[in-house]
Amino acid sequence: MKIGYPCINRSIGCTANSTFRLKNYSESRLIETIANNLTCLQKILAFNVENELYFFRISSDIIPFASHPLGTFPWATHFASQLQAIGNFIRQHGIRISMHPSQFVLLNAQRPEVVQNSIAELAWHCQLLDAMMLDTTAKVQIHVGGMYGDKVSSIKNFIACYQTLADFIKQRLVIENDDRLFTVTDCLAIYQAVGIPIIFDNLHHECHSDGETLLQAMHACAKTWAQRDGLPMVDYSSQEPGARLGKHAEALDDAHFSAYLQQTKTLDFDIMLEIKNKEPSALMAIAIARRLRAF
DNA sequence: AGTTGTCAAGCTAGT
DNA sequence: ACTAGCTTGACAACT
Repeated sequence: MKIGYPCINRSIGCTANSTFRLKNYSESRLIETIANNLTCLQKILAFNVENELYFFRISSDIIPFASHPLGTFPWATHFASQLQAIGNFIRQHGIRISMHPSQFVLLNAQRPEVVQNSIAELAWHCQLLDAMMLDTTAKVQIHVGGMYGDKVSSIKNFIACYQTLADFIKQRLVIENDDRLFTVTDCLAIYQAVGIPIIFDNLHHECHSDGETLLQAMHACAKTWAQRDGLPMVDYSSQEPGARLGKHAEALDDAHFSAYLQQTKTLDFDIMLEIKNKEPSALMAIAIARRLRAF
């Protein structure tokens, strides 16, 4: 079991997700920004290893405008050696990596250009992980997409689009149950058709499910991960008390997380903590996991 | 130095 | 008709 946090580190004063406004675009600005992001990513990963945080989500802002028509700069070759060095560090320390492209990635969109832009977005995420020479346990996670008033055909459209994807994308792509539209059951239907692994998100499941228990849903998702995909990944969060349903907690809820680990102790998986305050919660989670599990 | 409107991209549900 | 929210606030123009 590896535990980690997404995208942003608040401890070391270095962000791997700097970007800038499109109207200020220049190639030199792009190179400068990517160089800074990669340097900070290295520092964050080093911090994580020191703190036994072996799971990290790399921000989609690490390469600004990567799928924009303007973004023709060959960053993968320009930064090849640095990307390889980061990849070496990741492999050497057994760090698990994920990425989560934004809400604009909709493989089942009705407008063809939205689908094309989505595929281009997935492609660069996978190229980044490829440039780091990471194996297929490094994943790119998305939601199923929009519903467009008809769940059955929106799922069909997802499947049809998935089948057209190049292998270098397919081998990294995973889907996550969301909190309003597509449940674990819906994701499982897609898995049955095309074999795509499912990332289980417990808070989304609490908001929107078809009545399965946490453990039932998690077992079902865990089975969708093949050997080549590595240990199942999950997103974990809890409800922020008093806030809108589905709002991620500001800090880790010890009792909720302990109960979660207890309920799921028949399974092994890597946990991405979607908790707002980042590292403090991640460190707390490690202490709790050490108390409750062989870790 | 501090504040605040805005940022490439889509969709849904709630107001 | 408008907007918050989404994996994550940060940028940049203003006072």
